Amino acid sequence: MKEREQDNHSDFIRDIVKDDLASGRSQNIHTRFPPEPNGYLHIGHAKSICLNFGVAREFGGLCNLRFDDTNPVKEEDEYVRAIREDVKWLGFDWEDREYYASDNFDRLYDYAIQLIKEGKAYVDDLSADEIREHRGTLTDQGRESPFRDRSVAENLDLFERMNKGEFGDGEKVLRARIDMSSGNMNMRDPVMYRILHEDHHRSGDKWCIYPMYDWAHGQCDSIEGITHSLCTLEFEDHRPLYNWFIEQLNIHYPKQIEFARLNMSYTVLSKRRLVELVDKGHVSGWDDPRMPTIAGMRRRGYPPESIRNFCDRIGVAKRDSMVDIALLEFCVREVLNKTAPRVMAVLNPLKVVITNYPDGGSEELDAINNPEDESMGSRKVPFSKVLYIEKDDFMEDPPKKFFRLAPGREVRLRYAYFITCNEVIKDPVTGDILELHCTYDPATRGGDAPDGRKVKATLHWVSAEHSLDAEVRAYDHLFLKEDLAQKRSQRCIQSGHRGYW
RNA sequence: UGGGGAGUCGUCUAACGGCAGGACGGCAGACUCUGGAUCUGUUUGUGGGGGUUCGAAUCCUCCCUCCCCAGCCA
Repeated sequence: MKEREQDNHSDFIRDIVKDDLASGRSQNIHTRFPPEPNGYLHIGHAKSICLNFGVAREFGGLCNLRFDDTNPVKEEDEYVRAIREDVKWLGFDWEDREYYASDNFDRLYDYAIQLIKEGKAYVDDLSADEIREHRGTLTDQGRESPFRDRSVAENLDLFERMNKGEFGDGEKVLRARIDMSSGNMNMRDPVMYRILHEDHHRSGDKWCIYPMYDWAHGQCDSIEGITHSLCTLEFEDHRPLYNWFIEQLNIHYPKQIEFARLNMSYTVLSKRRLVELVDKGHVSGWDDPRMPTIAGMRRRGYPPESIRNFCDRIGVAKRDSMVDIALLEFCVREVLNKTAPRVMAVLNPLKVVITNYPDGGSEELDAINNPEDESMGSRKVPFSKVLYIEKDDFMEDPPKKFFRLAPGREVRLRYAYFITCNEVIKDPVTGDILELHCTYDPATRGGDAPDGRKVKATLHWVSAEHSLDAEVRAYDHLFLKEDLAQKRSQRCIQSGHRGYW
């Protein structure tokens, strides 16, 4: 691995892991990356992937890929496939450890029965609205449901019948019996199971009750033998609930550690809002090159190594942050500068006629494929009497700091010759510059003058007759606004590109 | 005004009672077969008040600010 990717990270999570190993609290390290298959992975997920797989690798442990597929109405197999591909492309390998929360539906059902039998869970007939109303507010404690003290036998019977499909969606739920007066909302008798007569992408029509994420997640971690459950900050106050379940069930305890999710300037990283961009047709799809998705960045040509480097550089901490997208772009350029073969292309052409070059003549010149990597060799580029240069590389009346081509000035055509501009041909009506007439110095072939004279600038160019048409897609940031982290939905999409929006 | 978290250059992140450092961005200069490259330099920071200490970003205390939580979403 490259120097940047050496295992020399340090952050508060790795410190904890190190301590746990040193103290004997953990004998081994086992992490997991647990996406819900309801959308494509984005750069924020890349941070989590690099963290989870990175920590496992650095401490000689393992990292699982687990799909948290507890909500059949949102999840699709297409997303499972996309997520697999993206994690693999990023350079990580979960080997045979691909798991699904749905693998554990039977086990979770048994766990639920266990809690019911111990009087720690009950079936509630309250409607969703009533439950919300009973839950109380941030400052006022909740009220207990009138169904909270049903007998174990009745709860067992009702829960079984929920599972058999005797009730409609929303008619009943199974709730944990914890504490309606807790200051922590998550402890106010959270819902464990809801009724959903819906086919699941894996279990099909086997179930019509589905576990809530909060009921499934911790137990899945436990079942997989996860030692350190790394997740984002918003789950901090779910931790007491997860721990409560684990303690009641008396099963393996995974230590949850929360870190700050990634925010980046000029883009959005919430799945909800990315879905919106896709669904409303603001972008061509999840892999639109302007999307901050892994698939989008792959299509845009970002090397996976650059994304890993980026994740290393931003670090891992608990404070909310907004990373400058310029850092990502720097990481991309850094890798591409070393690895990308170069060719010359003119985006906005200005015709140049070399008046002292033979009519119909042409020749081939040597061009280096990558100035930063000699081993990439060289190629031949055709040169002839009529060329195109970039419009921006010429100014009829140049300001002081402009060193490129201007009337009477000599510059280098890269890998070719020194040329001097003698005449500017304009449209007599509009005054637009149509073409430049230049002369070349045959002695400067290859780009160096034998008399040692220097030029201030070097220009890229193509031979008109040999040049190829190309479709060039120049992308800018998706959003005009720098900070989109606030909850308020923004409508600041970059406009004016090909009429897409 | 309940509960849970967090405050260090513009941004991200180190420093774990002992010289506040690095990266990105910005700016300036140099250099170059491109001025979107490279190199060099540079600016700027411990939220505030008290306290402990020879010494505090770090420990104590009070305050301020910001983030998360009232889905049968994850």
